[in-house]
Amino acid sequence: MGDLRTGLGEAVGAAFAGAGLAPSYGRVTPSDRPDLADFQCNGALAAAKAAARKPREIAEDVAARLAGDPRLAEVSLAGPGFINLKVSDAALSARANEVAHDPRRGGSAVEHRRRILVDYGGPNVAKEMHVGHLRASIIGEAVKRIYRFRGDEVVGDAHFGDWGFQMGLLISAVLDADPALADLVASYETAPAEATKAPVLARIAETVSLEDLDRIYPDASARSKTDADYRDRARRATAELQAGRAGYRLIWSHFASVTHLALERDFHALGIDFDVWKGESDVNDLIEPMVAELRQRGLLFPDQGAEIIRVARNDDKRELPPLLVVSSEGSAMYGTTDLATILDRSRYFGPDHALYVVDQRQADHFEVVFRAAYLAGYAAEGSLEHVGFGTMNGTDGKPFKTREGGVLKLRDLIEMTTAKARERLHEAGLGGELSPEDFEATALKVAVAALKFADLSNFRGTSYVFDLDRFSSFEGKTGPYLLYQAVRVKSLLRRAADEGVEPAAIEVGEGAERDLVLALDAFGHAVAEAYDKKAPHFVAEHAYRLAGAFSKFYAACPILAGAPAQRGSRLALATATLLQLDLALDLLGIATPDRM
RNA sequence: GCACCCGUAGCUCAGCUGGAUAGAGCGUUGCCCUCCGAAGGCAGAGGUCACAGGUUCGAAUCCUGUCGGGUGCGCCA
Repeated sequence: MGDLRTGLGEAVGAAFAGAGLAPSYGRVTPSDRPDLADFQCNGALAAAKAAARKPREIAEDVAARLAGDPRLAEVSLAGPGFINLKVSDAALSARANEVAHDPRRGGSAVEHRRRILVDYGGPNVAKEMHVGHLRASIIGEAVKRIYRFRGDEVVGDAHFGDWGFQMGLLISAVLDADPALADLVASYETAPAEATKAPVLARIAETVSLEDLDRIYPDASARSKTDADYRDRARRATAELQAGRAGYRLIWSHFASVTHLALERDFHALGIDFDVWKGESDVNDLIEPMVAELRQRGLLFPDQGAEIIRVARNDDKRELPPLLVVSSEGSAMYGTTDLATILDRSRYFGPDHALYVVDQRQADHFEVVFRAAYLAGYAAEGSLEHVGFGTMNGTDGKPFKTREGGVLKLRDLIEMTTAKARERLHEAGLGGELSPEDFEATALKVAVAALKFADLSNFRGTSYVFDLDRFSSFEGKTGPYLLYQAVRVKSLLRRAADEGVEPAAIEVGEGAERDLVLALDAFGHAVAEAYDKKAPHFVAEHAYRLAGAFSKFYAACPILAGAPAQRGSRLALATATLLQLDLALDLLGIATPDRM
């Protein structure tokens, strides 16, 4: 069972082979001229050059060999050698019924299942998430779901930023502000035991909440930029934490866990769920032996007081810097952590391929890290891939900054969008029959759909303008429009059940029905494209086209109000559409409500 | 300076392993709710695909150059 596009492509390929030409010329695409055909093949034009024959002649030869195909109602030639294919209603109906009964809704699976690691999100302890995190999370989640749907074994890792300089800053700030805690820490470190440990944990749990961290970190960060002495103390605290100072580890564990739990809850509300929350701290203990091993194997070179891995190659067009593994102060760098993370993953998961869904601006950094990993033998050549995305810019065209103040916090963004969703639901008179809780849940679903679809309908690699008006628009090519279409079908199905209308075998006839089935048929290809290119916008585009085709069908073909003979077929077609639309949206991380 | 990415309708974006009349949404003009949810449907206006060369029967798509914009280029992550 496969889609028409692929099946016809194979048939046309065979026809080319029969004509003594490469089957690859048989590639079939949806027609550019829907008035003339459903599908087309341009292979005769390309083949003409290689075979030194006239394109029209080749097309005629190929078309003649397709004459007996029962799926085709018509094979015609146009222009210099386009082969136009019109699918029979019977074949479309058969395909529609296949999709309707397929648990995968017509989506294809990969031939060879692989183990894939997706690294995305990248939230940090104590640092509030901002719009940049949103993009990484949205795209990463969609990529993860698409890969999993295609059959791969996928692990999504949040790559939790729980180990950097900010931890030293926080520890210093908290101990400065709370001498009583500092005393408890000192007692614990003097005599480590449950009896001295418990008071530290109790005190910190009582005095430092997540809200406190959100307040403390920006203050501490700002102070470290003007107060050199403070900065140095924070650096020492960072180093001591990493070296294993017991009291600091205790405080750190509180910071990490309180942040982790809150983040996990926030992410979940957005339909983003990580399989593992591996943090930078998890590889801390790997770093020292790793560095020793690299040194011993002669991969590490001393350079300007630091130790580096050289990754430049002779055929490089650009000059890549080396990977800085040990700084001149003797500490590990972020590239070191990344390298250790690759090593760690090779041990606990052994991925065939790893995808790093991270801002495009880090492309060079990842190239360096990946090469170092290949050199060290921590990953197979080519098995690490940076899936970069563009920045989300403000209306002034400048990217939102990641570290300085004044950025739009993710929380605020979601609240703004949800407020807009509530407002629009009220305006449209929707959701009136919902309980306050259900209404609120629906408003959040509408907001999430708006944000995610706005992001995912663009190709990930390009930057786009974050425009609140556009985000909160609920018309046209938007997430809420797609939800609306899905909800409209759900409503229709409920009504059908009430009226006792039963689905039947699908039999297409009218143009709008044909177009809807052709839209359904395109799902497999869209998912495959999204998979190959790590580009969810192919799925987003498909969902939008499917919804549009349904909307036209809905306007043109009465379902429950139609002739009795057509009701069952159209109801089944509507059901199949809903199932595929729901699945496509689910692959994008968008959940549809039952009512709105 | 070097490298990478981008420049498509008034705006925001698809399309780019070359192929028939370059597509959407927003905005805009005009229709359509006494039939299933009008966040909808139908019809229209709007584009020298930055510019200039080149390859090709054929270029938004490939190559070169120019201009414009963005990003990156070892001790922050």
